[in-house]
Amino acid sequence: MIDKAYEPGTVESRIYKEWQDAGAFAAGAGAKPGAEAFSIVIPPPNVTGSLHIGHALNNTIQDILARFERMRGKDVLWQPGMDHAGIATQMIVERQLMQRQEPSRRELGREKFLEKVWEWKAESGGTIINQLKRLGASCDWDRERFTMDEGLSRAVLKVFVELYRKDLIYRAKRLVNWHPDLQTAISDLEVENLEVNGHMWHLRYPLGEGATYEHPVEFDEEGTPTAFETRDYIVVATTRPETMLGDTAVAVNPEDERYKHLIGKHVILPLVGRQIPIVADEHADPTQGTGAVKITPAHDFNDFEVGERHNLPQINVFTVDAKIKSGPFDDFSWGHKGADPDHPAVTHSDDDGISGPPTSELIPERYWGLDRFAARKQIVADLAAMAEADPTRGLSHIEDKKIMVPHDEKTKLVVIEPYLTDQWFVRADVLAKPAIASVREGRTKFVPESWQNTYFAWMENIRPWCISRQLWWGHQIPAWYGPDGKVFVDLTEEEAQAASDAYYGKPVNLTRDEDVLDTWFSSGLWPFSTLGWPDDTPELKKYYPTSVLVTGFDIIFFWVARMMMTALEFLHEEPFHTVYVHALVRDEKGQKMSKTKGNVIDPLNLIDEYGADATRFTLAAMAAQGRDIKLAMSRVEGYRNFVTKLWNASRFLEMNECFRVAGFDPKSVRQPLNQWILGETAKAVAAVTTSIEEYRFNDSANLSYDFVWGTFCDWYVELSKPILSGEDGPAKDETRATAALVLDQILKLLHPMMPFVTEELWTQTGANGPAREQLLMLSEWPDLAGVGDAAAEAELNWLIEVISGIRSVRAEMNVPAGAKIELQIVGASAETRTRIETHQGAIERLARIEKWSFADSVPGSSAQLVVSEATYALPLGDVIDLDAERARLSKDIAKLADEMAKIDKKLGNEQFISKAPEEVIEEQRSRHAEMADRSERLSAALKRLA
RNA sequence: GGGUGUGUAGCUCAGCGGGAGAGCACUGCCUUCACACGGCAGGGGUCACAGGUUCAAUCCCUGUCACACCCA
Repeated sequence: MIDKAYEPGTVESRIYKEWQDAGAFAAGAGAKPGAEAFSIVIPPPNVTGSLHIGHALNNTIQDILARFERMRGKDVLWQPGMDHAGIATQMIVERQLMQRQEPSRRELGREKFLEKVWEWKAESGGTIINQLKRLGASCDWDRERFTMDEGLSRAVLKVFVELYRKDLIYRAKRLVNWHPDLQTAISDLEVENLEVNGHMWHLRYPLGEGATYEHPVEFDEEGTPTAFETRDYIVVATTRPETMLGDTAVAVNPEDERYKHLIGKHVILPLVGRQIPIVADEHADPTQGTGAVKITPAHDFNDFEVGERHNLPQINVFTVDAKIKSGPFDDFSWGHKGADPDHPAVTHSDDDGISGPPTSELIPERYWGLDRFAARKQIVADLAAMAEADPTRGLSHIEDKKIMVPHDEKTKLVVIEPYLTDQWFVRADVLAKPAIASVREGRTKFVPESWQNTYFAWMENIRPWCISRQLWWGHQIPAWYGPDGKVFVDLTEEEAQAASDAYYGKPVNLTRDEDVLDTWFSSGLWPFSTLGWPDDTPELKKYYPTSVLVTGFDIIFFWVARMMMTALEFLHEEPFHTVYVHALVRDEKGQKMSKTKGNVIDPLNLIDEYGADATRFTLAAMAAQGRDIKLAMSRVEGYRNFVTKLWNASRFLEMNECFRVAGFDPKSVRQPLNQWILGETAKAVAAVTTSIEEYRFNDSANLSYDFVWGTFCDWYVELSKPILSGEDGPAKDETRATAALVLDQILKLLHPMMPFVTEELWTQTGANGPAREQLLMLSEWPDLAGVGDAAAEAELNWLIEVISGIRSVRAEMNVPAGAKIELQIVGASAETRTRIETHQGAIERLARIEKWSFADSVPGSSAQLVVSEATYALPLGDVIDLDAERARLSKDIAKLADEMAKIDKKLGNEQFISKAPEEVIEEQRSRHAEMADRSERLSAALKRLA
């Protein structure tokens, strides 16, 4: 017996175990012999992560596809795993060491620390995997991979070494985004520019060589200067006054008349006393501020480029933790090096052969060791003091301004510093070309298509990808340095040593590069490294390229782009045919969910409260393409109710002994009711199949919801009640068998979206009738092509209209819901008479009719309704309110008249008749005819009441 | 500043050239023998605004306004 209530909490864990024990998740489970492969690699969640609603959506969609294709007999692999999240993991473990008052990372040393990280991973890492299981994810868990696994690490080494040998990876001193707390480089994508209330400090830089210029001080209405003053200084504006210590030029626009004659002259850097040139560069915008800008190549990305153009020195004034440098410089770069990416130079201060002024002259000692923000305060104060002493020197004025400041994307608290360091880079622009072509030429498609524009925009302007990180947790870069800094890149230390022995002609001590690779470097290999590459495995043969990548748009840059680039370079084939980009889940108000805002909806809470099926179904129903999802709890509750509805309908069928019959052929049914529901089922199956194939998961959910609740439960089950509770016989047998068969199809249809309750019902309904051969999960996707009957469909649509019509009239006439009334049918055709007789039981029951008859004329005091040719009269005697009835009929007639008038206008339009397609004209004509007919009968009914 | 997208019922959203839809909420009735997490019936919309194309526009085009996101 099916229990009275469905309890997801107990059922879900049991069912999940059954699937696992049956090996139903394994690659190829349930596949037909010689089946086509269908593979998905999971976007690897981070080992430190836990399931948030975005994961829930992402994995629900993947699971729908995996289960759907598995049921269609394909050879399915859903490849799971996690990435090692270099920065996040290292931070967590360091914090843990601190809390436990254990020796710090540096005290432990690299090897011991990494042991600690692995211990942490074993104990606390990967909680998300179990959470995915609670969601019902049908991944092949035996194939779970981790980016730090031996095999995947081998792939990383091979890719690094080969890219290096192809000159697609190089090392160079460049500005990178530097995280001063973590003291590592981070990628452009891990930086978020936030608008903050800042200031523009306007600083006076005195001109050298006794130069002066005329600065406009008064303007006419057109903005043309009318009065000037002679100045022996230039005012530059900056949002970061502390960087002035590293200024190496002032730039003005070459077209700027005010400054043209100063180009090539110099200014004296205040506080420092260095002479720096005035250069002409487009970067200086004459309309912004004074039109003159200070140039600090070592601390600003734009200035870096200006510096390249004018061969300016790059003076780094910060330490790795963003304090002002003290003591002698050891790594400032005087004179630009390595501008030509084809000949990247490793710049070392000791070998660059160009000497600059001694350090002590670069930075006044009073600023040494100051934190960047303290230094800013101090410098501003000193410049202000200078201005007080001499109004033509120092700080001119301060302007409040909203400015964009780079922050670390995770905490949004630390200000990221453009910082000059030696790093490893990938020549992403070269790798991007074939990756762009793949999408342009349609070998990989984005769904929805519009996301390809985002992809192109990014790929076509891609910048060198900084892949080195100053961390310990990750893939250590396979580069070794000789005593003179010569680099040897090889798969192993032995090979590097051999290469260096050959190079130096004698054994030398090599030092390995301490840095590790960006986590995305390894997850960028995911679609093939997880399948065993670089080895030539059977999995790689069978499942590569993968079928579809399911992802949120926020990682198109991070991940999709990188997988495309590496896959094309190393496997010469796109990693996936389709990239399905789903929406971002937001809260009810459309805000991005975040812990700080406290508006996070935890999918695990949803699963606890409403069940995994309701949670998944909600996400599927809301996954309309190209939209954000604003998740409302009321929706989840509604779909929980749907689960209950399905459960209860199944219970009802069981109570009425609707058991499956071996060999029952849906094409053999004779009852119009059964023919009809089978036809409706076939339509629903076809529609749901297409919608999943086209990634329209909201349609899949809504279509099946409508069919199951609105058609099967509301009509089929109700209409079958008179038969099921009637006498035994062929009609009852057929209805029982049909109901059981349709329920089976429903379970299959819903299974990809609601796997647990459907599997449970599959088991429970398996108790009667022929034994189940398979889990629902591994059963065949329904195929009811050719099932259905047009006459039966017309008949049932008629029946539904009659019953609904009577119900409406009853409600509007305020007939008590329980009261049974009489029905007289006037003007019924022979067909209608037959239909009425066939369905009398249903009409009596659903419309609450006590007795009925065919009549020649409508009795007095009747409410009347019209369905096609016949009029249905409900003699309500005293109950009827004649005025109300007249009003009701008049309203219907008026509505029809309105509609007809519109159609008349169309049909009367010659242009419409000559230009509109024939079908459209015909449709309008037939609609008009139907309405006219109906209107006539309603008018007759109204007349009878007069 | 550049780009992308969105403005449809009270709310959340489908639809996107020829009859305005769903879920929730709302109103009325119903303890009808699967289900009150239910049943039946209903109310509610100049489809942001202004032009244009078309026989026909919520849907296509242009502009305006508003909002969101991405990039700088």
